[in-house]
Amino acid sequence: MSRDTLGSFELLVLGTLAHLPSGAHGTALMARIEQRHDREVSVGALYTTLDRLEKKGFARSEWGEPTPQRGGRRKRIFTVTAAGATALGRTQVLLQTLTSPPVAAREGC
Amino acid sequence: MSRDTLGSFELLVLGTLAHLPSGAHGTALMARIEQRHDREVSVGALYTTLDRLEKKGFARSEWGEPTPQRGGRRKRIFTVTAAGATALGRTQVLLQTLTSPPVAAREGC
DNA sequence: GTATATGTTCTACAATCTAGAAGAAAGGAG
DNA sequence: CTCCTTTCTTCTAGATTGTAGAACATATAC
Repeated sequence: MSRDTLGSFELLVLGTLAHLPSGAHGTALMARIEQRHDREVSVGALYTTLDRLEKKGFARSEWGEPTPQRGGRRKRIFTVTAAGATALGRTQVLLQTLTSPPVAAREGC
Repeated sequence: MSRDTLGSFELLVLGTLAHLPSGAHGTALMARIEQRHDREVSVGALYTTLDRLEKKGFARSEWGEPTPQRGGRRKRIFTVTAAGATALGRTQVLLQTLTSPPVAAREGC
C-alpha cells in the first residue's frame, strides 16, 4: 500500500500508541500491544514498523530525559503525529464502510 | 502476517466481497471496490489477492454457468467462506478495540 | 480478417511483516 | 574490577503482501 494507507500491523502499532497521549518507548508499547490484543510481538517487528511509521510522518520519536531511574540511559519516546491521527481516522472510516452493511450473508432469514 | 490476520488490501477485497451474498467475478468486484472506496485497483492486484485469499481458505471460487450473454465464456465467481467471514469478524473486533477508547489525544480540554 | 470488449492469468518487483541476534550501558555479585 | 543480568534499541534477512501491466482467451462487430 504505497498509498497513504496503513498496513495492518502499522495500524495496530499506531492505534495502540494513540491511546498513550504522552507517548511510549518501544518496549512499553510492545507490552501494551501484547496485553490488549493477546498476541506476541517481536522487538524487531515493532521497531521496524515504528521506524517506517516515523519515516512516513505518522509517528515521531524523541529521546527522553536521562531518567535517574535507569542509570542515565535515555529512552526513545514515540508519539503519534497529526498526520498519523488523520491516517488512523481514514482507516477507521474505511473499516466502517467495509463493515457497516451486513458483513456476513444470511441466506436463511 | 503469517498469523490469521488479513492484510489491508486483503481486508478491502474480502470485506467488499462480503457485501455480495451471491458472489461476484473479479472484474465486477474490482469496479465495486473502485466505486465504494474511491481508489483505483489494478486487475493484477485484485486477482493476485483473490488467489491468495482462496489459498488461505477465506474465499472460494467457482466457474459460473456459461452465460448465453457473453458468448459461452464462464466467469470465475468468488464468494466468502465461513473462515473468511470469521477472519473478517476478527478484524472488526481488533479495530474496535483499537478505536473505542479516544483515538486522538486532547491536551487542550 | 481485424478490431473491440470482457475476463482471467502471468510475471516481476516493491513494500510490509516478522523473528531473533547483536549492541549498549548501568547495576549488582563475587 | 570483571562478569552477569536487566532493559532498550539497532541490524540483518527472509517470508508475505501489495501493485502494476502485459499477455492470453474468445465472442461479437465491422
